[in-house]
Amino acid sequence: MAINYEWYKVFYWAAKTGSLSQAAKALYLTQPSVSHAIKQLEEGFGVALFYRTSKGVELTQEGAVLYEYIEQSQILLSLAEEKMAALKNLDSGELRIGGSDSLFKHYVLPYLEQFHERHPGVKLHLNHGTTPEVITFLKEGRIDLGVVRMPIVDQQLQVTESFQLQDCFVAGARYAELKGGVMSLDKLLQYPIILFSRNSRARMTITELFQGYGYSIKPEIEVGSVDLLIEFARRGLGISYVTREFVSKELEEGSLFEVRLDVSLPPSRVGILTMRNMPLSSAARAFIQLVR
Amino acid sequence: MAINYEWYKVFYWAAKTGSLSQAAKALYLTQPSVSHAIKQLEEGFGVALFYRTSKGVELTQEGAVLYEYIEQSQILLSLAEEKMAALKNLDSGELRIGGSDSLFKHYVLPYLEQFHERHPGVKLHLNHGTTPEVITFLKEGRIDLGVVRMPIVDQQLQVTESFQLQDCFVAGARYAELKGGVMSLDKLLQYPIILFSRNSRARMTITELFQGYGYSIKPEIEVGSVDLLIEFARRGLGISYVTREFVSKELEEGSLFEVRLDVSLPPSRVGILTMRNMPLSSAARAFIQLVR
DNA sequence: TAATCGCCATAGATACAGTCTATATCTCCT
DNA sequence: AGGAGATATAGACTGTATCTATGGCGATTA
Repeated sequence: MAINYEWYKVFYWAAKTGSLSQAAKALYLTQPSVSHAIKQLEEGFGVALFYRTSKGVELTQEGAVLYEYIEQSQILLSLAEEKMAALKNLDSGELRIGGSDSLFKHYVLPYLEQFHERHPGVKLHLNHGTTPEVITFLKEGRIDLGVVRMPIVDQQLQVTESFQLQDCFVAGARYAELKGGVMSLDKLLQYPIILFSRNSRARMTITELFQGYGYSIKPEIEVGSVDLLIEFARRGLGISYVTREFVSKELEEGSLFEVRLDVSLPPSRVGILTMRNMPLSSAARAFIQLVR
Repeated sequence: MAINYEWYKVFYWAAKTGSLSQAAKALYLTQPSVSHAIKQLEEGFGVALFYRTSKGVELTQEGAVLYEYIEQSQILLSLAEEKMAALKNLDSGELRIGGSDSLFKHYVLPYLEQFHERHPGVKLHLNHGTTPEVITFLKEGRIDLGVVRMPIVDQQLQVTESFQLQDCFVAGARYAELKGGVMSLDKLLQYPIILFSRNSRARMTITELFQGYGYSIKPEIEVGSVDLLIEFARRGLGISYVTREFVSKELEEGSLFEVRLDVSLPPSRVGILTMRNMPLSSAARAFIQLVR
């Protein structure tokens, strides 16, 4: 006869309380139901598990042996259930996000702070990488979500567009004469341009824009981080193409100013990437909820 | 939603094999059944446990956490089932017997040897004590069965009568003139008598017998072990009242001979005591079977 | 000694849920 | 494009876990 694991729960409580009636109460069952379950177990093993006395039940030798195992097993199961509840409530668990350092710093960080404050039990993992790397991480299951620039076209990915960013050209005091004015593209090209390195989305966007107008933009300087882009512009090494939101502090304090153009630069959006048709962890779901 | 522990078994196999179909095979179920069980679990926890892919399933973060616990739990359960099978087959377990040393030595031992040979995995515990002590042990659950002299009258006890023993008077070379003769009770009383100590059943039996004939038997010597009863008789200190089966060796070799009486001494039986209405351990049941 | 209370066991009815079969959908591979 | 193999879904069925009602047994109390 096959043994139903549900019976073990009944056995556990019967042994623990020393009474079928008590066990029934603890499990919100009736006493005959418990009695029946125990009987099934005993038939299953072909061994008596309890002595029935007038004041309850008592484990037999064999029952006591079984109890040793079942007790441990039941403890594990209740720990498991606690843990799962904790994961669901976000008292526990982890949130793994992929993205670029600049987006982390300027965009994700405030949300992360808020998230961490609200759910201090959830461990945070940040994996930085380029957009294609982030997509790979996602597909390999190494992160729960990615934060990257739009547009992304990938059948396997679910994209949640989010914050809008506006790239622009900025310069420092060295080019103060340009402040307030509006430039044409060909005029701009006469100044030294500082761009982010070749394989970034922003770089591709601006290159295509100039090509669309028949020009070719070639940077004087190429850098690999947004911080350098800003620093070089401040020091007057050229005009940087940078996300306006990332230099809001410098624009405010006046150490940089925007160089406006007579054409409109396309805004870009930040998107949250997740795997399409794959369930999100509670933590990831809560984080996306928070961002929206 | 309440969680059915049976689902954990399904979860375990699904996670272990990485496939609902495989799990179904292992559990002799159909794939939809497994699919359903997993779904129940997921709804119960409010959390996805698996990613479904075209080549099977894979644990989610939360599923992996659950698996840590469930795996341990399932291992314990399978160990439990193994252990119970071992107990039933008598590859394991213990047999606790209560009784007097003399009965152990002369009567139980050969059966125990046989039992041990047949079931070497079963541990043997012998608890010696007087008949009332043995009964107490039994009622306290400290032994599985008792081996004592009959008759026993106790509503709570189940008595299986077994071997028959015959008590008799024996003497050694010092009283060689009595060999072959038949004595009357009053004649016997003129010789020094050696009896087992006051609180034994044999002692009570013989005292009552003499009283029934209007005599009073008073021992010259009282001893506390059967071995001494034999030894004293051999050395000619008197005539011992002893169980014939316990001195079969001495009677054969001639170091003792039986002093026959003109009245018949009642035979006594050895009985196996167990608790009435209480289940026997497999080991105890097997032992009683062996003795019968 | 009778009565009562608190256990567990048993019997029989019922309803739910775990299973099954059949089918749909999706992905991957040829 | 089509087939193989995976999971999901729908709907019917059956088995069994559960309930109510009752009985028996033993201990405790009056």
